[in-house]
Amino acid sequence: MLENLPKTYNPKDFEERLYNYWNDSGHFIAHVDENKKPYTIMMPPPNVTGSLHMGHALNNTIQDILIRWKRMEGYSALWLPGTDHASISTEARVVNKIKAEGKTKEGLGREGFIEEAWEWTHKYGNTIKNQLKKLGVSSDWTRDRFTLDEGLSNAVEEVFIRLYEKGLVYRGDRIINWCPSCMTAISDAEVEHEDQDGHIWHIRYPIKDSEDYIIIATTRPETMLGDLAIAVHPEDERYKELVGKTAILPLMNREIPIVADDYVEMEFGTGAVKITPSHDLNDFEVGARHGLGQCIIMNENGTISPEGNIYQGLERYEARKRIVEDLEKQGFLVETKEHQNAIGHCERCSTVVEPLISKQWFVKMEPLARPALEAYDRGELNFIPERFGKVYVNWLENIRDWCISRQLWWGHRLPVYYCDDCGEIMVSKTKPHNCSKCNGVNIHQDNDTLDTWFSSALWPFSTLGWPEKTEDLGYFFPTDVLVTGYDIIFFWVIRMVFSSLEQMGELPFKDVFLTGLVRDSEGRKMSKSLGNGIDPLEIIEEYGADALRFTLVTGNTPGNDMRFYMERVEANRNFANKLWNASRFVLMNLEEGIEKSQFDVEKLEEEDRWIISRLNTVIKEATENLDKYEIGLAAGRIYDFIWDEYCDWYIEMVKSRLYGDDVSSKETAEQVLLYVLKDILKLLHPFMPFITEEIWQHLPGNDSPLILSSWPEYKNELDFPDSEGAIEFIKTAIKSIRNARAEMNIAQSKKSNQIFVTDDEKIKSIIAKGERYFLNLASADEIEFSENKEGMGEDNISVVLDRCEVYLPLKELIDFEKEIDRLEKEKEKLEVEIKRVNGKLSNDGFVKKAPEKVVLEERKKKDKYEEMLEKVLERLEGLKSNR
RNA sequence: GGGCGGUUAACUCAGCUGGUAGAGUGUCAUCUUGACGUGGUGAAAGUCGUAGGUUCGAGUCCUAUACCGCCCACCA
Repeated sequence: MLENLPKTYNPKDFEERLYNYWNDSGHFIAHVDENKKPYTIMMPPPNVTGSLHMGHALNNTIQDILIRWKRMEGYSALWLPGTDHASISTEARVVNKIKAEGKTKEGLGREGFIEEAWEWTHKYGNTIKNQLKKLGVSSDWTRDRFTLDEGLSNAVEEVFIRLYEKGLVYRGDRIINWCPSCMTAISDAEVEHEDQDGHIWHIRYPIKDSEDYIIIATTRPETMLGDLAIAVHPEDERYKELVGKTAILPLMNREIPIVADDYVEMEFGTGAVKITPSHDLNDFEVGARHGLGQCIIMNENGTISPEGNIYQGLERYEARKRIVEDLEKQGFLVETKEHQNAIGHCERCSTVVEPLISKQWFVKMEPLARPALEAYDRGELNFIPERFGKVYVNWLENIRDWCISRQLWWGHRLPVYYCDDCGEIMVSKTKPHNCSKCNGVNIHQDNDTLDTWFSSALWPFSTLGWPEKTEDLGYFFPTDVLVTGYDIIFFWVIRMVFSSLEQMGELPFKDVFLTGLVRDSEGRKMSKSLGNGIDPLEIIEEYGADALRFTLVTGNTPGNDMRFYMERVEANRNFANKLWNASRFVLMNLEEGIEKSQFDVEKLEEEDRWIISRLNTVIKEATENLDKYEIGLAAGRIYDFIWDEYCDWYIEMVKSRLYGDDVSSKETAEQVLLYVLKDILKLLHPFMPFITEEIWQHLPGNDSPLILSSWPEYKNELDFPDSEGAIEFIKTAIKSIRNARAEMNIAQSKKSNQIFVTDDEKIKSIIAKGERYFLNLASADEIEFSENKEGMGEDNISVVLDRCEVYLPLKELIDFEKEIDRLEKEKEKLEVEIKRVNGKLSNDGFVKKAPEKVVLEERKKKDKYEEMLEKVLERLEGLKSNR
């Protein structure tokens, strides 16, 4: 009955079954329960049409570990999942899809297109959710949300209107980043700067009614078509006389003023700058200061507008080429230099972004950023790792207004209406019947949609029903921790913080856990274009979700990028296999019937107390590390305990009792094996949920049908320091004996007597009680004791231990030259240690200033090493004189 | 131009508040012992980037510096 685990660990046999069981039985559903403390995590919503990549796998594994752990600790733990409509990216996909069918956006019209987009969303929207389930995420699917849900859309409109009414959302003509490919405005955060080799051109602008001229420098010569001035620094002696005069714009023959403005850097270029107010942020500001007006020379698709005269219709780079040629032909080009420059690209499609003036909607950032900075300064917001706090502060301190309108159709349409008669702007959730100003009835809604991040910014509370005062909102908000990649601090983290402070009056979360990037084995970013991405699902298919999860959270540190190695997945799969087989071993040896894990403390033997005491420590350390978000360290502690202490030592030590005749001892061993195994499974469960649950369900006498029920507790009364000391001594002795035998090439099967020479009663008793350990684990035939080493002879191997020496009579097998070499090595090691300890102890400063405890320890070490060295030397002497 | 991270065993990385350097993988040797060869046992392998400093004591703190990488930034 008990031995019913299959012989080999095969995760495919049970992962899916267990997930469905958990999910169907409602264990992931969080309940508002005033008797419990809430613990809340909002899942960063992946793109609704996306599919799972390693980044998702990493941060969802971390969230799952935290939420499972807290659930086991007794919290009412909510992990709310959902997806994001991802306006710009989804729209682009849908456009491609209909294009393949020979259709266009314009052809379909707004409503038709949105219908297509919903269809697409419904078709692909479940893909990533199903993939997350394979990973084992224990999120509450009954609370699944989508950013375009009715409720969330309502929250978006509510926030927009509130901000508008407070004057924090406004409409204006400003320089924005325009993507000529996506054909929409994008925010500063969506522009990626990349240094590129380019040119800087020096161009001569003639001065009107004069032979004189002024030379300017530019990296974007095509924008000269829109030049409305030349600016120089007011203090620049070179140009003082020219200020106030008029220059003639080459190619266009437009008269433009020469103005003085201290924005100009005298040292850069020629010290004279062409001013194109409609196509450059700085120029826009200079233009405003000098009343220059606007001249837009580029269309939305990146071609030259009618304002560009004979260059009209040319693509922007073609125009640049033609303009430079023409300038050269007409003698205006002074020189062309190589120049490196940071060029802005669209984060979505990598097209070079064009700064241009446009009428857009903005969020006024300064009043929102201030509270966000103050909250951080008060220490209410923690970043893990801390260093990302600086990134947060730096961004907020230099923030500019946020352009939130997008010329897209897929998303939240602005709740803004215009009166066609008087132009009045009305902001409202529903279309007004009459103009609030002129009472006219010709009213139309703004065509733009909002930046996707405007809705994601509300995620921590919009998902809980805000602006309604729901029970969920009252109980689960604010959330506890946000787990996400450091690459979206600007896009998302900061925007959630200020949105929540503004709307809810408090932070959306206390802690922000930032993960690094998962890179390929050569350290490259995984990307579609490189084709170096590793599909988490393939890993799960081959090695199981548990191995993948463990790989992602061990061996690296929060916020650092990691390389993904198949070898590590394999190693972790092997670990799972190890646990699987250890569990099989336990089950095979359990006798049926009684409740086995309740041991009687009085009946515990040395190794039982040792493993229980060690388990106690591991529980404490693992919990402490989880508390500090040191997930990798916690996992490492548990791994080491399972493999090194439970499997390699405890199980081996206990075997003789299981196969022996002492029924009581056997029963205690079984109880402890099971007791420790159960806690091991619980400790490991958040990390490896599937295998632990599967094994759990095969164990007898469980207090709960599911392992998710409780987290092991540290128990003071189960600390046994004396037993730990005794077993540590035994382990060291066994290792030393094994080592000596292996160095002498003595087969494990070749047994010998082991004669322990010691006059230390305590050590003697430890060894005597541990006889069976030496018989089973150190190839001893029989152990004997001797008060002194008289009569030991020089034909034995001798292993020197602390306060003890062991002789292994293996006469005919010993190569004494080899034994001398081995002891020489031993001697050198000891001498190095003694030298080090002596160095410390003879240092006056150390003895006086170091803590007493440390000094005492060093003294003990000194005595120990000296004693051991003495024995080694005696042996060496004896061996050498005998040869 | 600012800011940040990395530099520790052949490879990939841990090493939290300073007190004799650890793991996984790989390598070598060995073992069909009644859970596991996806295993057991043992071994070899590190001047902790460099130079200073603080300290009785530094991989760990401070200051420089080199190399690699990342982020931010309106010098046209």
